[in-house]
Formats: sequence, C-alpha cells, structure tokens
Amino acid sequence: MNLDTLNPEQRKAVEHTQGPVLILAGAGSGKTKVLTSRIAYLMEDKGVHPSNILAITFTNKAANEMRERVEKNIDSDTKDMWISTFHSCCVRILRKDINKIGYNRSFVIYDAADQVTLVKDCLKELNLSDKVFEPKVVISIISGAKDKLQSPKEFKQRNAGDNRLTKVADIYTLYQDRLKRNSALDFDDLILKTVELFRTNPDVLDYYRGRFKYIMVDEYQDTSKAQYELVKALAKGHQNICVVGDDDQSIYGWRGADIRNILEFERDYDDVFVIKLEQNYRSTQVILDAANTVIANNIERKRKKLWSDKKDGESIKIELAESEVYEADFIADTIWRLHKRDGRPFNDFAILYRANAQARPVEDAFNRAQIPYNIYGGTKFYERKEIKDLVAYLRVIQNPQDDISIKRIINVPKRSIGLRTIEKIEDRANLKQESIYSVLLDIDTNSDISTKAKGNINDFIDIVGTLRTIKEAYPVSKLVEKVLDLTGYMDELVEIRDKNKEDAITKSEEAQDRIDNLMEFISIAVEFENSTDENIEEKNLETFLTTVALTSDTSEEEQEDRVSLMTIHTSKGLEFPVVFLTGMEEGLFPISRAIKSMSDSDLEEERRLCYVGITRAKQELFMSLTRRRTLYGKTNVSIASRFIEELPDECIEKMYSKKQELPYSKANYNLLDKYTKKYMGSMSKTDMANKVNATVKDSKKETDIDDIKLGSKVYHKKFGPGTVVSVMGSDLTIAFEQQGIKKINKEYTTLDLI
DNA sequence: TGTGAAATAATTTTT
DNA sequence: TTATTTCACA
Repeated sequence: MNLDTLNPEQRKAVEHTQGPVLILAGAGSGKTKVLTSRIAYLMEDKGVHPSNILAITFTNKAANEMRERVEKNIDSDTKDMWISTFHSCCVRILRKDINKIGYNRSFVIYDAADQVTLVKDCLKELNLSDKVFEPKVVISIISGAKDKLQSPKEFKQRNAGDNRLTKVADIYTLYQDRLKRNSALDFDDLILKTVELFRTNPDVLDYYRGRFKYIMVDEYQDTSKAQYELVKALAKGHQNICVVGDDDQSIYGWRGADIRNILEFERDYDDVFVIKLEQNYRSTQVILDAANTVIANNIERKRKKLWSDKKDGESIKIELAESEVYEADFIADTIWRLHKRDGRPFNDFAILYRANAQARPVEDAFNRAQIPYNIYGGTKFYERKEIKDLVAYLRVIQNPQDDISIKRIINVPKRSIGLRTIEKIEDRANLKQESIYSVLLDIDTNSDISTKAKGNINDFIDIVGTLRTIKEAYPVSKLVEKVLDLTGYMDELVEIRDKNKEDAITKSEEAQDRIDNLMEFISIAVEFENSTDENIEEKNLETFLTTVALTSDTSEEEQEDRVSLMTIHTSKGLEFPVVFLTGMEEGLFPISRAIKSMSDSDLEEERRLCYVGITRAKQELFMSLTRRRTLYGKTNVSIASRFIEELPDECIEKMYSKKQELPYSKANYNLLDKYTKKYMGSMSKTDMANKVNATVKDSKKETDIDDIKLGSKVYHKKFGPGTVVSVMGSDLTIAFEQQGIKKINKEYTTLDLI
C-alpha cells in the first residue's frame, strides 16, 4: 500500500491500527481517503482478511463510495468485507438471528408514513385523541426513547411523574406490540433490536466480535446512544475501533445524534490515540478563516483549526437585497456573470438554504433567467402514493402478517370493501389475536359480513394468494409486473389517462406521471436483479424489499450541467466551487426555534450548520440576506444573522451600497429576545398572533393613521414609543423601544405620531 | 364514495 | 403562499 500521497497526520491515522483511534477530521481534510487507505493498509500490509473488517457509514452513498475507492486501492476482492450503513448492517445481523428474540425473520421495515398509520391505530385502540397526541410528535418521542435504548417499560418508569408522557408510554407499549404482531420493525428498531439481540444472546455477539476484528465508523458525530452501544459491544475485547468524525459538523442532534459520543470518546475508551486532520484540501484560506471564526463561538467542541495552503482567495461577498425576489435575482445575475466572465459551468454553483420553502423564489428567478438547475429534496420517489401502494402489495406477498400494508391495499384499486367492513375484520382480528390476513382467509365463517363483501374479499385474497404462489418462481421485476396486472392497478391508471385526455388534462397527465413512476419502479427491480451488490446474498423479494426500505434516493448521478439547489443539511459531504448561502437572517438562520429555546445547544447546532454551509465552498462564497422576507405568506422585517456579524471583517466584502448598514445590532437582538421570550415563549404562532391582536383590540379607538409610513415614530398606549419598520396592507410592524417588535393591524390600533 | 370548501399548519430528514 | 387535512353534503 502506497502511503506517500498522505500527509503525516493522515499517515499516522492509517498506520495506527491497534486499539481505539479517534480521527477528528475537519471538513475537506480527506477523511474518506484516510479511511479507505486504512482499510487497504490493513489488508495489504497487515494481512488482515477482508471478512475481519467492518466499516460503517450513515448513507448508502458513502458506503458505495467507500467500497469503490477501496477496490481501486487494492487487487484482492472486497466481497467478504462488510462496508455498509448502520441500518443495513443491522438488518443483515437480524435476518439471521432475530428469531432468538421472538421476531419473525422475514420481517418488513416500516417507514415514517407506516409509523404514522400504526400510531393512529394505536391511538384509536387506546381511545386517545390524535389532536392531543399528534402522531408525528408521539413518534418522535418514541424514536427518541429508542435512540436512547429505553424500552416501553423503562420509558414509563422514567416518566412516571408526567401524565402525558405516561400516556405516551402506553402508546409506545402498544406500538411495539403491534410492530411485533405485524412482523415489522421501524428504522430505530433495526439498531435497538440488534443491541437487544447482542445483550440477550452472548453467543451471537461473540460470533460477530470474533468476526469483526477491525471496526471503523464514519461520521461518528452523528451516532445515537443506541448506535454507540452497538459499536461498543462489537469492539469490546480487541478494542480495534477507529472512529472518524467532526464534532463541528454535527447537525442531526434533533434526529437522535448525540454529540457526546464523539466529545467523550476519549473517556469511554482506554488509551485512545487521537489524530486531528486540520489541513483542508478543499477551500481557500479566506473561506476557512471565516469558518474557523464562526465556529469558534461554540463552547461545546474540540479545538480544531482548519488551514489550507491555498493562500488568500476571493473575499466572501455579502449581498443585502430588498426581498427574497431580489435576493434570487442577485443570485441569477451573479451566476450569469461568472458563467460568462470566468467560463464557469453551471454545476460549479450551489444554492444553499435553511428551509426548503426558500427554494421557490430562486426557482422562479432561474426560470426567468434560463438557468438550468436541479433541486434536491422534496417528495421522495418511494413516498409517492402509487409506489407505496405497490410496495404494500409486495410486502403482503412477502409477509401477510403486515396489517398496515393489508389495510392500505385491500381496497386499492376499488373493490367495494368499505370502511365498515374493514373495521369489522379488524375487530375480529384483535379479538382472536390474529392477523387481518388470517381473518380474511376464513372470511366465510364470519357471520356479520354481507355475502357481497365476502365475495369482494375473496377476490382480493385470491389475487394475493396467486401472487404468493408464484413469488418464488418469478424474479422480482416480473412479480412487480404481475402485481400491477392482476390487481388491475395499471389498467385503472391507463383508463384514467385515456378517459380524461380531452377535458381533464391535469388528471390525465397525473395518471401518466404515475404510470411512469411505476415503470421506473420496474426498472429499479431489473437493476436490482442485475446488480452486484456485495451486501446482498440472495436476490429475492425479501432482499429487494429491504433494499427499497433502506434507500431513499433513486436519482442517479446528475451528469448534466446544472446549478444545485438544496438545504444546508443535504449539502453535508459535498463541495462546490461557488456557493451561495441564502437567507442569512435572524429567525431563519439561526431558525427562530433555536433562538426561542434560548438553549445554547440548539443555537450551537445552528452555528455548526452555518459552518457546514461555509465549508462547502471551494473558491467563492456569497452570503445573502433581505431587508424584508415573505415566508409562508407573511412578510417580516429581517435582522441580519448573528453569523454574519461573527465573520471576520477582513474576509468579507459588501456588495450592497457602502452607505447602507446591515440591519443588525446587539440592540436588535435584545429587542428580538424580549419579544420572543415574552410573546413566543411556549406559545404557538397562532396563539401569539391572537395574543397581540387581543391586546391591541382592547385599546380600540377611531383614529386616522394613514399618515403612518415606514420610519414613522409612533406612540402606543400600551407598548410605548416605537418605530414603524414595515407597512404591508393594514399590517404594521413596529419596533417598540420597550416591548420589542410587534405586528399590529392598524384597523384596531390607537397610535399617536410623535 | 367523491367533491369542494374551509381550516390549518409550515425547519432540517443520512435510514 | 402552499400543501394537506378535515368536514359537510350530495
């Protein structure tokens, strides 16, 4: 293995193969290179057998890339080496032995939508309102508990004092029960159950311990407690565990990632060898200076300072636009300018934002300016209705115990099996502690269901039965075609398409769209059959469903020359010659919830996100903000993001008129803080609006205030003196000296000009 | 069972 | 603004 292309630090990280190693790899410091070289080094120089190596990543993309790069480095094949995501690694382990903890080995995997359906069912059964216990919220609480390895029982004990959480614990209990009965696991279970399996079956753990003599974990800052325990269990004994991560790039705390895992690695393992990779091969020094300065404001971090030998570089440009429309135009203009002047191709550029909603005005501007773009995020392929329907059929074929999927498709396409009938069946299933499928099988013995409904159900059962019998004989792609054919799903869509060709063109197009998606799904199945994925032993329906469940992106590498639009979160791990960081405004970035919570850790996560955004840029970085922004139909006056204020002066260049000042100041923060604390506190947005309105209404009096303009100094009976900072229709936004910023409807307001 | 008006809520999302 | 969900009614 040739290690000459590595810098001294990287080289140390590769050569230190024994015992725990912590690699703190800053953005763009070549961590993938280190990781792949290390694997190659282990095999070639240390004679480690590929099967003794386990490399874990978070995304399929990272796993695939890693395997590819390892294979490029060495001659021997990597078939026996596990390079996979946490989740697929766990599935593999569970498929072998999950029966030892009472689950069916051919379990299916539930996604977020299935979770919602299941929780709704649980709520119904427990007679709880889904208004009080919002399924999404309940799921995130359950998910949080699972990330921390808390069983329903434990969760209940821990929250014994809290009525609401005690109820949630009941939901959690039932939810787990139902998952098991359906032979289903959710994403969190994949990790949790693997840990459980290891804890209760030492022989299984011993097997994997013996097998994985060298363990590597990528993006360690994103691991949850459960993942941490999993890795720890496997590494116990030999302790050859090498984790790579960057605490400054931990941006998934809200998803259960526990930054302490990386911060406290040295405490959790003995004699940890720590390496910092601080040389950055991606960005100019100016960009790194900016990133370093911003992130230095965080307290909770390991000290690290990126440097580059690409000295200097273009300064960071800051643009202050009137509104989000102008902001988008600025971006479009700048891209054209650099495209023409410097000959930059469109795929040199990325537009990054905090929230997906910000993409719209940019899209509009790009369409006007004829700039080709790709937008990332939004509705995922596998989340589309027709795909979910089809997958539900496949799941039922694979695992008829899957009630959630059965219920989804029993009347799709329409078979005149009504809600009432389904309810009756469900009751019976609950009563007999059986799956819905088994109730359906002997539906004829059920007395309170009409003969007609019975006939319809038997038709359905026949279709599923037929599909189940041909399951083994057919390759998945053919099976998929058969599903679409036998169920009449495809026919229905074709009919809708052709029937509405004349008048309801949208409907026709929509149907065609769905047909296209289904065809796409078939080609995904074909691809699956032809692929040479080392992680898949057998190409059957079960492994196909697993692959589908554990994959979210279907998009192939976009070869075309287009500008990329995405959230900062999705940009992690990517790099672009020119980056636009948009919406650099208080309340948007950092997002208001992070400010509102006033919790340092939330704010620090926002700052890390900013750090991630900045470090995506290789050569040029633009940051933009607006004076007023319309988001979700509401216009607000913007205050510059504190992250802009944190940038070092010598790195930045203001694009807007020198006379203008950025709308920020410490005083403004204080106003905003007061405002958010006092009026937003624990209240929802609606509550807050009501509160302000009510207060204003109290002082209702006829006054002509047409003279009020932007900048008017006014006096309000309750709120005291203030300045009008925006006028939109009859909505006034006023910055009160004492009370902070408020939105007031002038129809109901008493104001004096001063 | 389907339609359309009305109400409502709207970070981020690797699997 | 907009997408989604709910609810009333045919």
